[in-house]
Amino acid sequence: MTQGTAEDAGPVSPLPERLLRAATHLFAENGYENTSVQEIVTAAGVTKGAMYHYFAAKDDLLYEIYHRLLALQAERLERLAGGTGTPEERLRAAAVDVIGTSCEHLDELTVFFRSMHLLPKDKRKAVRAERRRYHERFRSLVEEGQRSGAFRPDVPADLAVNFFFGGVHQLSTWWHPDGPMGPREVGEYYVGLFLNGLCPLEA
Amino acid sequence: MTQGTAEDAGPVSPLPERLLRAATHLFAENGYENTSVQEIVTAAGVTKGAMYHYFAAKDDLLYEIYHRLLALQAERLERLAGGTGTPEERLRAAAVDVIGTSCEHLDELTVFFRSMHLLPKDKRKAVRAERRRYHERFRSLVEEGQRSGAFRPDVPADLAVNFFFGGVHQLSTWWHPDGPMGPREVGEYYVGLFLNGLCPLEA
Amino acid sequence: MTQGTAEDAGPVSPLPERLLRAATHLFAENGYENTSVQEIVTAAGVTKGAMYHYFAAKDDLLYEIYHRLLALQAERLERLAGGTGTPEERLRAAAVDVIGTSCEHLDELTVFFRSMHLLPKDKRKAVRAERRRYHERFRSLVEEGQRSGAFRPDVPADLAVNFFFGGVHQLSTWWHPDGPMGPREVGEYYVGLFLNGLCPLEA
Amino acid sequence: MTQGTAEDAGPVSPLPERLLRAATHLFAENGYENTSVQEIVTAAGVTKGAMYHYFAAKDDLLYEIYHRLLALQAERLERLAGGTGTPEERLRAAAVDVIGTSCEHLDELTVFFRSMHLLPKDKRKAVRAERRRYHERFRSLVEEGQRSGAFRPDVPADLAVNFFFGGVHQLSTWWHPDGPMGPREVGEYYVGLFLNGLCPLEA
DNA sequence: GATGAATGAGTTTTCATTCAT
DNA sequence: GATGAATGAAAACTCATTCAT
Repeated sequence: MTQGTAEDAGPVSPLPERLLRAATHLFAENGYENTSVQEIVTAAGVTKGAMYHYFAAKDDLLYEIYHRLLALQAERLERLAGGTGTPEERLRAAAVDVIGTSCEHLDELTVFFRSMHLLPKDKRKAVRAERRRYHERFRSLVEEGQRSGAFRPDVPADLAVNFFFGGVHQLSTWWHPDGPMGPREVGEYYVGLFLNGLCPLEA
Repeated sequence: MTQGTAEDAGPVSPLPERLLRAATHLFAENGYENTSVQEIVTAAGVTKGAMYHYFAAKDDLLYEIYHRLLALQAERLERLAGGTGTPEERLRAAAVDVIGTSCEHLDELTVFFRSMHLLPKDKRKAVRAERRRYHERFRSLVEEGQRSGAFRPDVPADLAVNFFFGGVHQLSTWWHPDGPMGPREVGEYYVGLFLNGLCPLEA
Repeated sequence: MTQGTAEDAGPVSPLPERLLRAATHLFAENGYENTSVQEIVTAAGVTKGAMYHYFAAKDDLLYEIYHRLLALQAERLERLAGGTGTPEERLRAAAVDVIGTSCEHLDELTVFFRSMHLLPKDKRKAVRAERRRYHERFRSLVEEGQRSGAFRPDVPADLAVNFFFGGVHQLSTWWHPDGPMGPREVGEYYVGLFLNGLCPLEA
Repeated sequence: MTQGTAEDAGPVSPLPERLLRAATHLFAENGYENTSVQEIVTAAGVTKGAMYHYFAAKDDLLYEIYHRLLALQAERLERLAGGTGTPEERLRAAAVDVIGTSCEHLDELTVFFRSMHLLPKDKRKAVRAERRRYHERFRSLVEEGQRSGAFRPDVPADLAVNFFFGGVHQLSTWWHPDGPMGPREVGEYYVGLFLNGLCPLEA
C-alpha cells in the first residue's frame, strides 16, 4: 500500500537516519546556525515533534554526525594500524584510507570542522575525547616509524599528525566527488607529500 | 581634531578598530551566530547606534575581519614571493611567514574557517576571490620551483598548496601563543614537513 | 482475576488510583502546567495509552483530585453536622475534622487552591458547585448557632465561614506532617481562634 | 501632537507600568500558565520585543507584581505597627489596613497565591524572604499584645498570624469590589473575628 | 487493553535592524 | 554623530492528544 516493494520493510529508511542525512546535507550546505529545525524536518518529510521524539535537541544531530564519522574512522584506523607490515606501510595505508572515508563523507567532514565549537560543553568534550584517541593512535604509528628509523626523528610526531590532518580537513574546500581526481588519487598524492615532501629524493 | 596627531594612526577614529577587535575575539570564542551585536558593542564600550554608524550590518564585521587578514598576508606574500633567491628559498620564506602571521592572528584565522560560510553570497564571493588570488600567487611559486627542478614535478601544485594550507588553518586547533613552541619554530617544522616530508633524505 | 481478593480494594483496578496519586504529588510539587502527562505516567509506571484509557484528558485528573477530596470532606461534614449535640459542639467537631482531613491530604489541598482556575469552564463550574454545597452546609451550622445564641449574630455567617476556610486553605503554606504540631493540635488552635478569638474571655 | 494634553508627558503611561497592569489582569483572570506573552503585549498595545526590552522573562512580570504589592504592604505595616497606641490598637489598625490594600489589589493578591510556586527558584526565594519579614513584623505585634496581657498567651503567635492571613488571602475567592460590602467593612468583620472570635464576649 | 511514534498548534525567547529624538 | 526603545520575523522546543498496530 505504501511505496515499499514486496517486503514488510515499512518506511523506506528509518526516520532517525533520514533526519541525520537531511541534517548533514543542510548543515554542510548552509551551516548549522543557518539551518532551522523546520528545514531539516521538512527535508526529511516529517514534523518537528517527530524529530524531537528521536533527538533531544538540535545539537544532538550535530553530535551524532560527528560521532558516527569518528567511530567509522577510528575502527578502520584500528584495523589498519594494528595490521601487518612495516610502520611506514601501515601509516601509508591508514593515511590513504582516512582520505578515502573523508572524501566519501565530505559533508560530515565539512560540518565537523565548521561547527564542532557550537556543541554544548559536555558534548564538545565527548567529541574532543574521541578525536584525541584517534589522533593518538595515529601518532603512535608515526612514533613507531621514528623508532624504527623509517621516519625522521627530529619532527615532533604530534605536530606531524596535526599537519597531515590539516590537509585532510581542508579537503572539503577544494575537492569534489565529481571532479577529475578520485579519493584514491588524492590519498596517494597527500600521503606522498606527507611522507616524502616536495623535494626530490635525490637532491 | 581627535586625539591622534599625524602618526601612523591616521585621522580615522579608533572606534571601528575597537569594534573589530571585540568582534574578532567574541566570534572566535563563541561563534558568529552566538555573538549578538549587543555583546560586541558592550565589549567595545559603545552603543549599537555607534556601530551601525561605521558598519552597515553585522556581517560587515565578519567580512572586514577576513579582508584585513587576507590583505595583510597577501601583501607580505607579494613581497616575499617577488624577492630575490631561488624559488625554494622564496617559497620557504613565504611559508614560514604565513605561519607567523597566522599565529599572530589566531582569532582571525579561527573565525575565518569557522564562519566564512555565514557571509551573504556577495561578500562570500568577494572573500573567495581574494583567497583565490592569494592561493594562486602561492601556487605560482611552487610551479616556478617545479620548472626549475627544485620540486618534484609529479605533484599537482594546486594540491600541494591546498595540502599545506590545510596544515596552516589547522593551527588554531592545537597551537597556543603561550605553549612551548613559538611561531617561528612551528613554521620551520611545517615547512620542513612540506618540503621534505617525513622520510629521511637518504633512505 | 487480578491480584485483589475481596478486601476493601473492590474490583477496580489500582491503575487509576496509582495515576491519581502520582498526578497529585507532581501537581503539588511542580504545578499542573509544569507537569507533563509523560511525567505522570512514568511516575505511575505505565504508558500514555494506559492513562488515556482511564482518563479522557489531563484535566480529568485534576478534576478527579478535587472531586475526591471534596466528596470525602462533604460526607464527613454531613455526618458530623447532622449529629447530636449543641450547634457549637457540632461546629467545633466539624471544624476540627476538616482540618484533620486537610492535613492528611495536604497535596490535594495544595493542588486545589493553586490550580482550580486551570480547569476548563464546565469542570470548573462543577467543582464550584460542589464547593458551594459544602460551604453552605457549614454556614448553616454557624447560623444554627447564631439562632441558638451560642454565636454572635452580628457577623455574617458567610463571611465567618470564608474567614475560617481561608485559614484552612492556608495550611499547606506553613504546616508540615513531620513538624512539631499534629493535625489535631492545629485543629484545636484554629477552632479556638475561630470561636474565641485572640482576646481573653474576661477582658 | 500625540494624545497628551499640554505637558510633554509623552505616552499616557510608561510602558513597563502598562505591561504590568495588563499582565496582572490577565494572570488573575486566566492564570499565569494560561496567559501567553503575546496576550499580554497585545493587551498593552505593543510587541513582544518591547516587553523583553523591559522584562528579561515572563516570570519577571510575576515577580514584579508580587514585589510591588509586598513592598506597599510592608511599608504600611511598618508605619502602623510602629505607631502609637496599645498593641491591640495597632494590630487592629494594621489588620484592617492590610485587608484594605488587599481589596484594592485583589488581582495582585489572586496572582500571588496561585502562582508564587511558578517562579524560578531564586526569585521564589526572594519573595519568600520578603514575605517572611512581613509575617514576622505582624507576629511581633501579636507577641507584644500577648506580653501586655491584651491577647491570650496560649495561642502560638505564628499560628495566629497564619490563620489570619489565610482569611486575607481567601478574600479574592468571594469578595468583589462592586459587592455590598466595602473593604473597610470586611476589615472590621475580619478583625473582629480574629480578635474576638465567634462566641459572645459574655458567655 | 495497551503501545509509542507522530502530529500540530502552541510556547517563550532572541536579535539584527530602524528611527525619532 | 549617537542613543536606545521598539519592531517583526524567526528560532528552538514542548506537549496533550491521536491512531495504526
